[in-house]
Amino acid sequence: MPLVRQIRRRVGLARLAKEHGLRLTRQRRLIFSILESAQTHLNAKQILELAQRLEPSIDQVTIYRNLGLLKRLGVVDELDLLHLQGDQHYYEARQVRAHSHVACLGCEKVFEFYTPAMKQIDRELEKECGFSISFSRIEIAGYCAECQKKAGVTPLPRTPKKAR
Amino acid sequence: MPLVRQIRRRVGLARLAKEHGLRLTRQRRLIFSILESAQTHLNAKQILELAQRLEPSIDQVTIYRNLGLLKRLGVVDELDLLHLQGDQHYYEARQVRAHSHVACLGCEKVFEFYTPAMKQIDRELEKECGFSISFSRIEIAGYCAECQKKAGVTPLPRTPKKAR
DNA sequence: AATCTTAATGCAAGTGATTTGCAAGAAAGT
DNA sequence: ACTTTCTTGCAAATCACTTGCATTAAGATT
Repeated sequence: MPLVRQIRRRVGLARLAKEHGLRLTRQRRLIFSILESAQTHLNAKQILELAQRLEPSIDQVTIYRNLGLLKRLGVVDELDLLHLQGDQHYYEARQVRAHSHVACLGCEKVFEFYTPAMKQIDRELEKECGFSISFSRIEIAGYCAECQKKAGVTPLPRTPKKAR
Repeated sequence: MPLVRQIRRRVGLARLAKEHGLRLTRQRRLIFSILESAQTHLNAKQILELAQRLEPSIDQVTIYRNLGLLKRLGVVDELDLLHLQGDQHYYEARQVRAHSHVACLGCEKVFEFYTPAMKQIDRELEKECGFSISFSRIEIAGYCAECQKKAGVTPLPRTPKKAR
């Protein structure tokens, strides 16, 4: 599976927050740095746990409020990965290059995939329909090459289980 | 906005249920017919309300259980439309031709859009990565041509409101 | 048509993820 | 340091489902 090169934002979240008149609190710095250094999408609970290692008193509402903020500023993307792991969301700092998330119903790994066809969709929608895209999400589920070898193609996805 | 022609399934849900050994209850027939005749994606609450007009005693669990079933059978797709209207999901009978959902952050209309580039993504992922796709979802948010004319491009999406 | 088996339903209660209300705390301008 | 008001933490609430369980009713069998 060709992983997208993780081309990170050049504008740090901290600087961006300043530009929007947000106060740089200790908690906020921490959340920003977790998101910026994450090698993968994290859910709110994971972010909370990482944050509490350095700041044990930080509360989940602070996580949620800041994620909501960053989402609205368009610098963090919210994914649900087709809810294969329950109803929570995942968050990742927006990359320079968009990519899709591909989840395997067998091993439950999530891959990132990019092809120029993705940009093509945006281009056509903007050109042909005059639509101005703010953000988008491509999520795909199926079976990765490994899992197909292991078991043959499973006809139906297993019932999703809660991530806990 | 070029709407996808709604090419419906040729196999009715009722027949499909039979094939899977499901019992055709009154409630189930009703839910099937609501999904089959829907001109657009519906959320669970809307489906419940439509169903209760003909079957006032039908409960939401019946809706959820049957939607889950149809989802697992791969004949109904679950969308979240980027959670612009809250955390609920939307459901639609799977069409012959896949399409993306394009939501306007201004007027909140949801359009359907198709381009061959969408099939191209699937093809590349399957060919280059040996991934076998079960289902996928492309959801896009931004501003439609109308709303851009009305107000200029709005910098940030409004805070989402709950669908209630 | 009555009987039987077991899937399917309805009701009530539960759950997980996220949000809201509000008083206390702390950035950052003056 | 003083003040303003943005932020936070705690507790409680809400939303969108999901689960447990007794009851009902498909649909196969007799």
